[in-house]
Amino acid sequence: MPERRTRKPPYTIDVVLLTPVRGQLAVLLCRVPEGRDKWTLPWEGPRTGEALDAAAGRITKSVLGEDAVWREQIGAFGDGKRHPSDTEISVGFVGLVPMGTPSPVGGVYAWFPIADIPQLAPRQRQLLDSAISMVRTRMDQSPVAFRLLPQMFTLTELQQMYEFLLARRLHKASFRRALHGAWLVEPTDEWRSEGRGRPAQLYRYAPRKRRPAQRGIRLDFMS
Amino acid sequence: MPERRTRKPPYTIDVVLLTPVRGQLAVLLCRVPEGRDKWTLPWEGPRTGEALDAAAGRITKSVLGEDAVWREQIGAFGDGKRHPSDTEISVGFVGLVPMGTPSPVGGVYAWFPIADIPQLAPRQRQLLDSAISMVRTRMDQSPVAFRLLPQMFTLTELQQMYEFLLARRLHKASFRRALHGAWLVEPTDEWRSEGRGRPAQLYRYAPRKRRPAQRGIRLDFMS
DNA sequence: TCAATAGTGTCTGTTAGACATTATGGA
DNA sequence: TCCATAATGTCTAACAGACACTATTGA
Repeated sequence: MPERRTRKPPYTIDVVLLTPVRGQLAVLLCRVPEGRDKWTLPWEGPRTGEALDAAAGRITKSVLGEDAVWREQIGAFGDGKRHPSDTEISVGFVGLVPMGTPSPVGGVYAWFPIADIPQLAPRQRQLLDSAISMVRTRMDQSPVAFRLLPQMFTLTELQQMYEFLLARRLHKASFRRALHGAWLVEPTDEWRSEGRGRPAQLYRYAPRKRRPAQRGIRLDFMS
Repeated sequence: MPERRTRKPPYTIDVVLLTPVRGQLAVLLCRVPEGRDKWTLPWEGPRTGEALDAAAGRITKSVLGEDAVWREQIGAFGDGKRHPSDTEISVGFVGLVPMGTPSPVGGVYAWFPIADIPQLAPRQRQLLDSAISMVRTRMDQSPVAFRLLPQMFTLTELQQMYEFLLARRLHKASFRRALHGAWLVEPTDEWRSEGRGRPAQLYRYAPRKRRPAQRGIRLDFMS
């Protein structure tokens, strides 16, 4: 996928694909053909007339076989940092892939848990950090946690995803109360038994229209 | 500022400078030399080795004489939309300028209220819309409203700025309670009398360290 | 004096978190 | 039976919004 073209593109589109793997966020990296154990984010140059977002979708399809279920632009990165393309800037996108999506075979691609990322070009490292930070901060404006789960999930799984992304424990009753009030999920008539306790009902993401919440102002900054 | 270079740059840096003018947000536009009544956002090509953010600061200084008090990257824009530079993409920045900053003289630059923007290149129009949207959504993570006010301001002015940016009325006592709890301002010993009523005390932005608020999760999305 | 604005105290309904309890399966 | 997990009801402290009140100036 980082197919080298003969001419250097004016910029690149780099895609950070994230999925949960064993209770951790993982990012899809691609083995650099020349390097022995060097890895890179999926990236390509633009095609003429193609929108940036469409290019990110195309790159995702070319590495995963299907598009991400959620995608957002992170921004432009450059600042003199190195990048495999040798371009001055790269436009970063973050895409979410549901848990359980099979890895592409062949050994060229692999999911790396974000706690254990191999060395990357500095610009891609910065891009990856921004992607993870964006996913964390967009959680309350976008259905990020839902998009990382399969179509049907238990409320405990959803809460664990929130707890993992927010890196803090949540209160079960409060979480479910908020979820109920937000009209974001609907129960299915399936249940899943996992080990000992009572089976959990499976839910699906099904947001319903509601008037935007009139909350008080938030002053959550320190500088 | 849009000084035409002989060679087309690989991309441009476009800056959306915003300031309040008569209770409205206004954006700084630059008259296009050739066109009779055509306007453009300040933009330039990159210089080698210069960080993107630094370039935005340089452009701001070159048009205003001083840098913005707050700046953030909006992202990369292209998608086949027209731009005066004829480049494929532009990296947008939004910068805030305190109320009362004098306009640059000469008639080349002018502040336009956002409700009354002249025709712009489509890419710049999209960039401007994103900038305004970003300022509105970043209000509770960044001291946006404070940066649009002069160094010293009354609490009523601050509340009016919030009300204007959020486009809704706020409760005076609640607003001040939240402000007090956030340790973001400190009173000065100056007062300002404005017309009839009791004079208002002037405050300055002086954020103090505090433990990050442990709020409940927010599910403020509908899709 | 009145009018207008600044600033604050109190009350109340809402909500997040703590805690307890019931429900329902497997071992 | 006991144990583990799901799911939910109740209590309480914190908080946002409503309202009223005092304070201080100009007209």
